[in-house]
Formats: sequence, C-alpha cells, structure tokens
Amino acid sequence: MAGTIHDVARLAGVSFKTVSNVVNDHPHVSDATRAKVQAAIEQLGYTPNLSARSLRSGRSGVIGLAVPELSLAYFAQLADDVIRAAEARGLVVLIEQTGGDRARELEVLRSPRLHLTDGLLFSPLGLGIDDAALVDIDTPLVLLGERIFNGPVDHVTMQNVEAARAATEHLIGVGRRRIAVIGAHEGEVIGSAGLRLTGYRQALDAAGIPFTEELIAYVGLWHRANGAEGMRRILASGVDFDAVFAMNDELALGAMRVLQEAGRQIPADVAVIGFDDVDEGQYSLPSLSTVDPGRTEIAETAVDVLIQRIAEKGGQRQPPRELLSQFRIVARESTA
Amino acid sequence: MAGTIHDVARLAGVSFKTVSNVVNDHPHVSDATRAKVQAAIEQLGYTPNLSARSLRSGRSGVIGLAVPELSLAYFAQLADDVIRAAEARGLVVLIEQTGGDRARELEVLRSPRLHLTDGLLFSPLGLGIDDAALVDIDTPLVLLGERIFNGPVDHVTMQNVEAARAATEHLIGVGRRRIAVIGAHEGEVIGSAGLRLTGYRQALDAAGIPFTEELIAYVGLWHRANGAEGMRRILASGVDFDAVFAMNDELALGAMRVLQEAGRQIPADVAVIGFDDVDEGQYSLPSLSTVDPGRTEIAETAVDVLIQRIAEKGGQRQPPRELLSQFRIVARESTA
DNA sequence: CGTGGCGTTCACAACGTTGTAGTCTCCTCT
DNA sequence: AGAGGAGACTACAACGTTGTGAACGCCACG
Repeated sequence: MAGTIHDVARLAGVSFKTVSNVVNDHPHVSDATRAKVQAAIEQLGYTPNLSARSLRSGRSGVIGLAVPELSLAYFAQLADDVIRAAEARGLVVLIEQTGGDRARELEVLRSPRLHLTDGLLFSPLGLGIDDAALVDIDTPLVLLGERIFNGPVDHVTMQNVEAARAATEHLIGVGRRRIAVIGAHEGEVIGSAGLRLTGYRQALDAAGIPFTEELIAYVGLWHRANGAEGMRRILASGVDFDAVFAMNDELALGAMRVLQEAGRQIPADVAVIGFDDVDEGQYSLPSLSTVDPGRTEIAETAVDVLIQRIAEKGGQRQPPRELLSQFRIVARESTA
Repeated sequence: MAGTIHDVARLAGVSFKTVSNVVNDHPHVSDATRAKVQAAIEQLGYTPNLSARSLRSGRSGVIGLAVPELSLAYFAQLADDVIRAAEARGLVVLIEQTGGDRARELEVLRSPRLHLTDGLLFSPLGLGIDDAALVDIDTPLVLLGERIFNGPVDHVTMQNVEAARAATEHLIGVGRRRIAVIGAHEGEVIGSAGLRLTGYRQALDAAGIPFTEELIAYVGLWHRANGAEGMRRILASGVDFDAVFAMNDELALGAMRVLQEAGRQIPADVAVIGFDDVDEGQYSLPSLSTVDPGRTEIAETAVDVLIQRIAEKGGQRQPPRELLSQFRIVARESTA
C-alpha cells in the first residue's frame, strides 16, 4: 500500500514538495531530480491519496450521474456512454439511482455525497417546474432528458418533439392513419412523454388526421411490463388501430409481444415503432423500427459541458445552454 | 455553499469539535447543545466535506464496482442490485468499465482511483490464474463471477456447473437429445463459459448422451449479435439439433431470432433455454426459459462481505470465503 | 569581481475533518 | 462536607496534499 509523498521524498532525497511538483508535472524541475523521483515512485508503488488532493484542491476527479434505474436499458446504455466519455477525459463516475422518485431525486441533490463529486449529470423524472428553486446547489449541474427547470441550468437533450413527429410521420408514410400511443403520462407537458405526445399530435395535424383519446395508453415507468399492459388495455377497449407509436423501445417490445399473442401480424396488421434504439430492437422478431435519439452524442456533450462548468467555478458564469442531439429514424421490419 | 464545521460552531456558540460530535452522533452531548447545533446546521444548510472526512478517517463511504460493460443487460442489472444494496448500507458506488479487457482490468486494480474507494467489487473477464499475484492490492476486494484467482480473495458467485447442468437436464426432460450450445469459449475451463460447459457435459453424461463438438458454437462477448452469429454457424453447418442451451439470455435471444428467420419453430422444432433471467426474456416471443442464478442475492452478499473486509482492515483477517447463491430453473414457453 | 536574474528547490501554512487527551462542572456517595 | 467519578465540552494535533513565498545556487553581464 503506497505510502505518502513524504516516503517518496525521503527515498529520493528531496523535499516532499518537489515530489508533488513532479507528480503534477510542474515546470522548473530538473530532469535529474525528476528521474530520481520517478524511480522512487516506481520503487514504492506510490499513488497519490485522492482524498487529500481533493481536500486541498477542491477537485476530486469524480462526477456523479443520477438516473432512474440501470435496469432500464436506455439508462444502462446512457451510463455506459457517460462512463466512456468521462474516462476519456480523466474522470470517473459515481452512479446514483433515483427510481424516478421525486423525493429520492431531491435527496440526491441535497446529499452530502454531492461534495464528493465535482459535478452532477442529472436525469430527473419526478422533479417538476415547481422544484426549480431547489436546484440552486453549488455543485455544477447538467440536466439530461427533459427541460423541467426554468432555472439557470445547462441542459443536454434530444429533439423529442421533432423526433416523435418524425416517427409518427414514418408510420403515416407507410399508410397508417389510426396510430395508437403507448407510454403517455397523464397531464404531462414538458417531460419526455409530454413532448413526444406533442410531436405525435403535430404529425397527425399536418396529415389531417384527427386526434383520438381512445388511442392513447397512459402508463407508469417505461418498462416492458407496462408496455404489455398498455397494449392489453387498448386491445380490450376494442378500438380500431393499425399502428403503434411506443414512447420507448421497451414499451414497444412489451406491446409487440401482446400483439402477437393476440394474433395480430406485425407489420401487416399493426406497424410498430419505438424510441431510443436500444440494442434489443435489432434482434426481436420482427426487428423493431425506432428512433435513434443520439444517445452517445448526448453523453459526450453533457460531460464536456459539465467539465466547462467545473472549470469556470469561482470565475464568472456563462449563461446556461440548451444543447440538442441529432436524431435519426431507424426503419426495420416492424414498419416495413 | 454549505460552509464548514467552524461556521456552524460559531453560529451555535460551541467549539467546532462539538459540532463534529453532534454530526457523528457521539455520546456525551447534552440535548440542549445538540438541538442548538442541529438548528445551526439547518440554518446554514451545512453538509460535511467528505474529502476531509475521508482523509482523516480513511473511509470514504464509496465502493467501486468494476464490470465489463453496462450495455450487457446482466451487468446493468447487477449494477442496479449492487447500488441498491450499497445504498441500503449507506454506501455509494463508483463504476468502472473494463470491457472485459485484461489490460484495462489490471489498470483498474492499480489505478490511484482505487484510493478513493473503501473497497472494490470486481467482475473480471480477462484476468486469468496467472494474474493472481497482481491481486495483492491493499484495498479490500471481493470477486464476482468466476473464481479465476487462487489467491486469498473473497469470491461470491453462482453455481455455474450445477445450474448449467440443471438447465441441460431441463431440456433433456422435455425430450431433447441433440442439444446445441452457444457461447462456449475455446479452451476455457474456469470461466463462466468453461464451468457452464462442464455442467452441460455432466448432464449429457448422466443421461448417456454422447458429447459432440459440432454442436458447440464458440463466440466472443455474450452479446445478442454473437448469439445470432453462433446460431447461424450451427445452422450453416447442417448439423442436426433439437435444442439450444445458450450461455446467457442475450445469446439466446439473438439465437432465437435467427432460428425463427430460418423457419424453425420454438419450441416445437427447437427448444431454447438461456441463463441469467434478465427482464427481456419474459417479453420475447416465445418467452424465454432460463436459469435465475440468484443475481440479487449475489449483489447483496458481495456488498456485505466487502463491508466486513473493510471493517476488519488493519485487524486480523478472516480466511477468504467462497459464497454461492441459490439458482432456479425458470420454465417459460421456449421449452414448453 | 560584484550584482542581478533565472532556474530550481524548499519550508510553511492551509484545506475540513476526527481522535486523543485533556479541563471543568456538577452530582453522588460515604 | 470532601473525595471521587461521570458527563459535557474543548484544545490541539494529525491525515496527505497543493499554493505561496522565500531561499538557494549558478550563470551572464557590466
């Protein structure tokens, strides 16, 4: 187990501060001393104590990522992307799960554990506009997902409205007119569900198709199980439909399963499109058409923005930014 | 931004050490002072600086989790379970991805970032027995997954051989005798792939079914894509088979997809069983029979064992332990 | 040969917390 | 009433690092 900078200094025959200078690549260290110190570091297997460094310098090299839960494929893949992006920039990631629960989300924002991180990437589900005041934490913060706060907070997200509209137009483009929606959230306007529903309605309006409440299935978390359940409700209602726009791929996969059990052919009877482009959609039967929302781009941009915020801490702040990723319709068999 | 223990002390009119005592629930603090301090803490919104605490006490309240990648559903769900278990015990989790790459795994073990954590849960893929010597790190370590090291390291895992044998016996039990395997690793003995193949062979032996190399598909990472590819190779080889034992669910889902494209009925023509019991298997068509390896139990046990090791640090060490979770066959439509 | 300047090194003081070793007060027991 | 002890609080020294400023040695220049 390592030892301290002092041990290295003793072995190398220099002051401990010189060791610190070597470790931090400070200028004005002669090559000879540098080599001597490096050798001592090597010999002792010294690694700096990050707690001490963090205490002294105020930087820990750790960023936090708060997501609803990793069991949801979208967030698992987002976490994967974030960890990669952070690692490429010399940071590590501490993950908190909120379960999408409002109280837990607030707790994460206020937890002393935040002190351990230099900044936070936060993907809220439960928090709404009313909580904006609660976001005045000192830790640099970048929001992922929907713009729920008006406050002065950076925000990196996908083009929900436009992408949902494009997905719906894709269905209309293959001749569908009675398009069911799975995954709406009652009364929501500015969350993912609300925005995607808006995109859906825009596409309908543009095509002159009337909007019908009976085609909308409201569900809770965007799990497979809820997709299945929403689909069952629509089938049970007896309403006529020839396509499904699921608000994410997991809902779509759950829904497809139920459709097939009910004897509906996909895409012959019902075309299905999802959202997120998680890996699974490629291997389902039929493979799932979806929207690639630019997840990797979101992760990288978010980490970059957070790093900028961390860097400017103490100095004057740039105004908050709103950044959007590129999306892309991925047409597969379920809408062929 | 918060402020320090000193600010609280000044406001409450006590010494800063008394504040520390209140924060840490030390005995010998009168109710009156405690209340006064609590009020001051509340008023200032004070939260302790964890770096300082960690520096002084040597504990950070952070544990590391190193997995191949979160995009693999099994590891995402494992991470979910670990984070939950850790949170319930007052710890947070810092996640590193190794990609299953030997060099990256070694790097994680030697990184100074380890200093930031009190201990590490490590799920190696690339490291082999030869690397045992490298495991003599000072950080408490608990291995997840296979017993790759002989060294004195705790190890929590599933009953790979027994569970694979049970899965194979389940296929035999529904009348299959020519059982293909997808996901083997060439020459591997003590990794998951090797152990599960051993279980498969045991079941065959017990039933008097000869082992045939042509039924074994060797693949790389246990992704859906590789499951599909392995299945395609077996189909292309023209070998006769009436069941598939996939070494995990993702491989199984990829394989099912290919089987169905090739016109094979599941389970009529080919019965399929996977391993891991990830959520997706419930909603595929047909739903996927699998082995529930006791993932949640593994996560909780591992966190508990790690906490014990952290606690005994400095004191004398208990001998390393080998802990196994309970498994269970989950029969669904794919083997009905 | 003295002086200024530069490159190099070092001593010291933080950062915010906890552990140790007190000090002081007040209560209880004989 | 005095000794003893427990309870409540406090002062001080760490933990290992980095920033600041000062000291050192050496060279070039006048």
